[in-house]
Amino acid sequence: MCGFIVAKNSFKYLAQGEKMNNAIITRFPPSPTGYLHLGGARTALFNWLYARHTHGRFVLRIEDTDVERSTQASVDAIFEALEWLGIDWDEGPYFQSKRIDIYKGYINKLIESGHAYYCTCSPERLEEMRSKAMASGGKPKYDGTCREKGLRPSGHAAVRFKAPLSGNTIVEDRIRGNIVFDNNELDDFIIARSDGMPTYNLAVVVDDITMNINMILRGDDHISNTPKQIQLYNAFGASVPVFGHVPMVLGHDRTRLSKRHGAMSVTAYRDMGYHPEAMINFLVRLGWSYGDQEFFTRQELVEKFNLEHIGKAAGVFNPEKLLALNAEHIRASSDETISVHLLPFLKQKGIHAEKGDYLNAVIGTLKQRSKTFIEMADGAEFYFQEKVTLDESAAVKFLTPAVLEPLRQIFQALESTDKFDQPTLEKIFTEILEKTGLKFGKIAQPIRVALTGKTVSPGIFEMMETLGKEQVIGRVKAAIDYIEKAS
RNA sequence: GGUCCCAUCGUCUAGUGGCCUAGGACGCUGGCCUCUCACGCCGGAAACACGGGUUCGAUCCCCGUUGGGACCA
Repeated sequence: MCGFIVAKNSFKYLAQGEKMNNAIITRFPPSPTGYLHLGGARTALFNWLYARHTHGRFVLRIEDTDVERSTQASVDAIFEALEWLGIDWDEGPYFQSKRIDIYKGYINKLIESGHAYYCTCSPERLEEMRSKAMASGGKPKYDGTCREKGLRPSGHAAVRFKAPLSGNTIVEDRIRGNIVFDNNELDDFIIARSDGMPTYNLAVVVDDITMNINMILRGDDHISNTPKQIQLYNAFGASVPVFGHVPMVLGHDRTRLSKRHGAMSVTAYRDMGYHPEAMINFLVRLGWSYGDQEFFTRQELVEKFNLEHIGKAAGVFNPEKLLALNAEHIRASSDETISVHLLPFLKQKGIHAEKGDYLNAVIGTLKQRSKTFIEMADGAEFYFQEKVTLDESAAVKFLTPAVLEPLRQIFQALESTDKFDQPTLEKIFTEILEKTGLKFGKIAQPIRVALTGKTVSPGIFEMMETLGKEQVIGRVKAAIDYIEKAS
């Protein structure tokens, strides 16, 4: 009985699925004119998360029709950034430059159906018209000279969209509600230049129609393009996708993010030792919220992301918060995961470490105190040196004759123990301290300097256990020799 | 200039008419813990842009002002 009902329901669901009416299809359409910056990455992330959240599809499309500014290097940089962030796509990448014929076909459809017309107005005349309109306080829009002429195609004619002259075009925005545009404000915009190349709005709409995109999340700098695009959808008889315009990411001075705000490219943060999980957590929380929760894993983001909690106000990029979040993600990651990210930075420092128990133990002692992987690599350096590089002032301050005797006793005790784990080591130290009447505080820094060469490091005992007996007694001996030689 | 969007601590934000003496996070700051540095814990300063309405009651709804932003030139 029960099984029957379930079967019936799943059948119903499948039937809808076959028509593809209920699968959300989102997209990310970057222009390859530079690296992927933080704002773009966030847009990509929102679309990716929404697709994953709804078990829909995510399409990648490269908008490279601007041949002057598009480069292969930028395309590669975008792929690299997306890969680092863990944003994968189900379809594409499509390249607009390879779809020109498709756009031309759709332009012809509009001409044939009477929704577009050829226009031979000269740029000079248009410019004159524009400045005249501006001077008299009017709107600089096309006056419709060629609208009803029924011009035939010719070598130098542009194509204009025959836009509705009255009424409203309403953008039903999932984030902002309805935005109403008076069709009077819009004009017969160009959809094909005189050389036959499609314009931005035409290409985007044709792509989104042919790729079955039904959900468009993009920056709110696109709001004013939207009514034009909706009119195109209507002219093509295509169903209009759901729009959601997300607020922009601003620099500290509340202006559009640019070079002078510091590092903006996503991969720059990778190179500065940031954790991709922290990056996506940060980017998503900039403009989206889930109550008071600040920390999210990728999995949680996929589960919890929704459109309801996307804010409307533009947000300022706050590098300090990203740093704090990075530290938190490092702390929350497994030693194995961290090792994958840390290895390149160790290599950069000339340290030839490899994955395994030793590296994991090293990371274990460092992850509470590292805000970035670079910091961690710096902090890990002493673990991989055969001989400690003594920091001059540290040595002078802490490796003094006063600690020579205690160090000798410690050396002997360490040499004669077989077990080298933290509890054993602590016990050894307690006994020596009791015997000598020394406070641990007096001997801790000298030991630290002996083991690492520096005054800042992980805890004494965890370091000792990680380094192992041989390394530890070697380093303590070296410190004793140093003091003897200096005095 | 026109059109459109936006407005809670310095920053990211919670809040959808009474639960607000406005909550959390970063940052700042006082303290605790402590072998250094961190982590952690306890505490503090810090905001509803302004003016009108609507309502018994507005951070929350409406209008305007101001201020920011985007797009079109």
